[in-house]
Amino acid sequence: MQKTLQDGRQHIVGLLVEGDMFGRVLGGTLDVAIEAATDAEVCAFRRAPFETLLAQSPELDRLVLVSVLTELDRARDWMIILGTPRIRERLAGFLLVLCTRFATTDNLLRARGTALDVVVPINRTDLAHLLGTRPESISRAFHALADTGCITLRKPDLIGILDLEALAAEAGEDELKGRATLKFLLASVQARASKSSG
Amino acid sequence: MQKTLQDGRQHIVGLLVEGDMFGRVLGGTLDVAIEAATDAEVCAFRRAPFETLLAQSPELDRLVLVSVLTELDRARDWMIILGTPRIRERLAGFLLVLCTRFATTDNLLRARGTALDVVVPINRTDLAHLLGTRPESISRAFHALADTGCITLRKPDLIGILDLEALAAEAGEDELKGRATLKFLLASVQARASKSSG
DNA sequence: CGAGTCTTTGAAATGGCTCAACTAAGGTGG
DNA sequence: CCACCTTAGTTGAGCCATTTCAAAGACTCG
Repeated sequence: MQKTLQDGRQHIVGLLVEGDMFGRVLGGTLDVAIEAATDAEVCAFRRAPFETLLAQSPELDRLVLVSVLTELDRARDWMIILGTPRIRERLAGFLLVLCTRFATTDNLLRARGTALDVVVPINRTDLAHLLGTRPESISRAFHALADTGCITLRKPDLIGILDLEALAAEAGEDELKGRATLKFLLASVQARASKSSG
Repeated sequence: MQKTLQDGRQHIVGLLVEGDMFGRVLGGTLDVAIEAATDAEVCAFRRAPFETLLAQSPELDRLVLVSVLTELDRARDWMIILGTPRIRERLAGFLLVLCTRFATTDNLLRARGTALDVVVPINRTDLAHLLGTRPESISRAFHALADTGCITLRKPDLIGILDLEALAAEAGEDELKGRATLKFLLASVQARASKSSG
């Protein structure tokens, strides 16, 4: 799992998880830096052969296109999150995205009774950059969310999500109401909960 | 020229200009709404035939991929802009993006002596949504920038850019220093200025 | 000219930023 | 095994920017 960041006044513009692709396939290079936030296995392709392969295989080509389209959707989701002036809201949105992205992994998201434990793989400073604020505000926002009872801080980087819907409400319920994300996540949680309890 | 917006608590996530493509080519639909901010000519393709065409023509396929990659880069640029807590900075960044996007058009960006007149094709409320703030703050930010002398408000939706570099500085000079955007824009301005004065 | 919309302005309250100190946790060396 | 040191996270207080609520100008269209 990794994060991409941009130089200058460093600003994180995305997170990558297992199975994600990154890089600029055609014309031009990526002007963001990729940095591993956890241990990671990276599979790299040389540009020229890859582009040849792309030209030969419609399946691969389609795969790449879908991957980029998905990434674009995610970038837009980030924009929604960044759009709010309230830090609590942004953090809540971030946690939701994190859960959704980690839904397919087992080591970073785990059911714990009725709660859902999620690992925050970056520190407060990086998280602050990601959400466009300061580490202090992130810390306060975490504790503010904990005070409302929707999450609990088991460790600084291990968040227990006690009430997913309340968290979604904190993130601005309207935003997520119409999206499949939350439903998917809820279903995923149910599945995990029943799996762990059964 | 158009804007894409997302339902719920409306939030604008991008701007489209002449020649831009939009839509979700493969797998799934676009979950953002597209709305025309100015008169526009739209060229639409039916999904199935277009995908067939895509499969048959590597050139078209490549074009689409590049288009999406470019859109992704733009989305990341937006994220940078949205990342700052200072509204003035966001607005300055927005104006810079606007100029860059309009550099190829003639009706929305025009040289006027040493200045550069740019049309802001959306109202304060939409702009506020785009930059994650309120209309009042947008208005104040405009006038704050005008007070520094880098821009002037000819009309509410017609901004005269008097000092592009100062504006870039307001947008956070470090951010833009390393990017080709500003240089390109400056060159474009020079060309226009000399063309209009000659 | 009037109605409606959009923009601007004002004043008060909130929230986030800044600076600074304090606490907790992990690692190192005696 | 403990003291020390370093890093990361938290907490506090004051200040400033932005939000909020309210209302007054400007512009457009009929």
